[in-house]
Amino acid sequence: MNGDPLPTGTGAPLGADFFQRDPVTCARELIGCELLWKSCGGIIVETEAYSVCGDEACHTFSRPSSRAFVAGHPPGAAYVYLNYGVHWLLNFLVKGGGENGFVLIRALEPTRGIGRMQKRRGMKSGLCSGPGKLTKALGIDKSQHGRNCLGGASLLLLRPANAPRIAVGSRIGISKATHLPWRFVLCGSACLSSPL
DNA sequence: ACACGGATACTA
DNA sequence: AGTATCCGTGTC
Repeated sequence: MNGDPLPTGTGAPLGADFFQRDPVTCARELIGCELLWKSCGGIIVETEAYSVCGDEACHTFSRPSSRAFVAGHPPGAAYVYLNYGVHWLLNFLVKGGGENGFVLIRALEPTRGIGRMQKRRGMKSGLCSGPGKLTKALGIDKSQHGRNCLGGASLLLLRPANAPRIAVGSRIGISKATHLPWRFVLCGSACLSSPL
């Protein structure tokens, strides 16, 4: 259909059960997975965990609408919101395991639909090296908020074939609960939003 | 270094 | 209504 080669070395699709654990485990294990969205996508190289349990940086801490979202949607639902009035940010709902929360997808290494992503971004490189960049590259916006796409035709998450090397650090760009080591990156990736 | 931009949740 | 805050990016 498109001219892009199939990605090599990708494993089985994730199911909803993947997100029925806790946000930190999910954020770590999403590193190395391939995110495909309407025939564009890439390898997830950077994530952050947010927990409804005592995490002041999580939207549920200060937003009733976010708490309602957690109550009203299944695990794996896309939580998409506008940040700084400019950028859509993509999270996945984690629910029904040890702790509820979200995983923020912060960066991808592009693998598929690169030409289309370049056109949406208006540039050739750095297509997905940031949470706002990757949603623009993929064409994700408010219209996807609340949709549970896991297993659907348009959104697919594939496990890595080989265990990736993962590094851990503090979350970026937040003013509260900055000490928590809940940022995960793929070691050696050139596509991070900022170095670890 | 700085401007850009809008949804959400407060105060009244 | 008005104000404060916010998980960023591109260009200055």
